[in-house]
Amino acid sequence: MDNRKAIMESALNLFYQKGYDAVGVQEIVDCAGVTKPTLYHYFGSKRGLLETLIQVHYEELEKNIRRAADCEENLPGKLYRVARVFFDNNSSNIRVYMLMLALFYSGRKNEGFQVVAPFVQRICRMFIRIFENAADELGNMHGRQKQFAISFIAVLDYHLMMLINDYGDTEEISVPDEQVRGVVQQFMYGIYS
Amino acid sequence: MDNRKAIMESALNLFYQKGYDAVGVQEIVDCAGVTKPTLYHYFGSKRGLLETLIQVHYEELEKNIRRAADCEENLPGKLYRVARVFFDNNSSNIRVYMLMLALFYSGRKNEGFQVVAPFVQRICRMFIRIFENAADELGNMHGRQKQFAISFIAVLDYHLMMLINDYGDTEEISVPDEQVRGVVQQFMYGIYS
DNA sequence: GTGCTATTATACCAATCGGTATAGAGACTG
DNA sequence: CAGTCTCTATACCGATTGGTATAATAGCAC
Repeated sequence: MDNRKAIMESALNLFYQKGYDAVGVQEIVDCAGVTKPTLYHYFGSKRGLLETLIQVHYEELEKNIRRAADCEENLPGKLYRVARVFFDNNSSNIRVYMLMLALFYSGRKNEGFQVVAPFVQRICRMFIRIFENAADELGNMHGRQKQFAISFIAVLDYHLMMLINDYGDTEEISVPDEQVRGVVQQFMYGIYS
Repeated sequence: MDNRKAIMESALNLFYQKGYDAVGVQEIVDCAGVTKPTLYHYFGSKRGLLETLIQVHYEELEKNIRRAADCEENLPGKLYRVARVFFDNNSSNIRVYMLMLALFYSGRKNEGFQVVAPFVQRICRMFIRIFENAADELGNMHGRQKQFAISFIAVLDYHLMMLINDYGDTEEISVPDEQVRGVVQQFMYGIYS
């Protein structure tokens, strides 16, 4: 029980700091204070470990995003709520999200990419739906819902990246409300152009 | 002479598709039709190969960006010129740029990150200077030049990423003028908020 | 021809890669 | 007590990792 968590925690730290491919299984178990068979007992393979890692954290993220998007506010308000969750969830679990991003960029034929891609697509689809549901506010989007979604995610991602660069590696990251509202506001101005 | 280029071409393709750490030296030389000592003769190490790869392509990118930014137009015009170069250069050499991005996300302790980070910072500094030089247009930026620069790069990067996802893996990517103008326009609206 | 330099292949290195066969230890059930 | 199940350590696997020592090849100057 405890060993399982220890392995996941070690793996997350190492993957986040060095990248999935640069970390060996041996290094993970050493860092967790266990041995290899323990890892393979719980996760079956290195890939299985990564899948579990992503899945567990992703489900929490998805749940929170859905809850935030399911409200009666207008689009800016909805985006603010979603962004708020996004930053909150990812400032506590920011390593997982940055790992997802890193793997998503790591190349189509990379094992990590293949693990992470479906989750990234699910996130993207959630955001697309938000814009589709705001059709009465945005008017005819000319099929640009997807572009809006990706742009919005881009803005969120880069603000996270910026925060990580500003803050240290281990420090807790917290994003003030004004900043989140600023992000949404800036994005909305862009859309209405 | 020709072998050198063959190695660089193979390495670029493999790094781009699988990621730096997931590609072995043996795989690179096999793909290039040479043997390992040839690679180590020209580049000294796997890291040296990556450094050469990035540096060669980066210098062309930097030269083009500087040339585009050195004009008498107003900020939106200047940003358009820069974005245009950015997309042009990176749609032909898009694999290099995406490789840089991937490595930049790959974690601080990753070898690839350490190689690429200084180049990314130089790009960032160039963009910051563009916004600083537009102080008379933007008024008091309250020290947000860096934020503007990063946001703008973010927008460019994500449009590239989106293009890569839409287009195939090997297809030529070309970005129409309207789209580039749209990107700049959307960004400018955001800034004036 | 002789020497020098640049380039390249054969064959090898210790170390590490992801993964596993075997068996022991502990807890729970009968 | 025996039987069973979960979990974990020792020790090992073939394959691959980044990198190299040695020597052969070629081109070129003299």
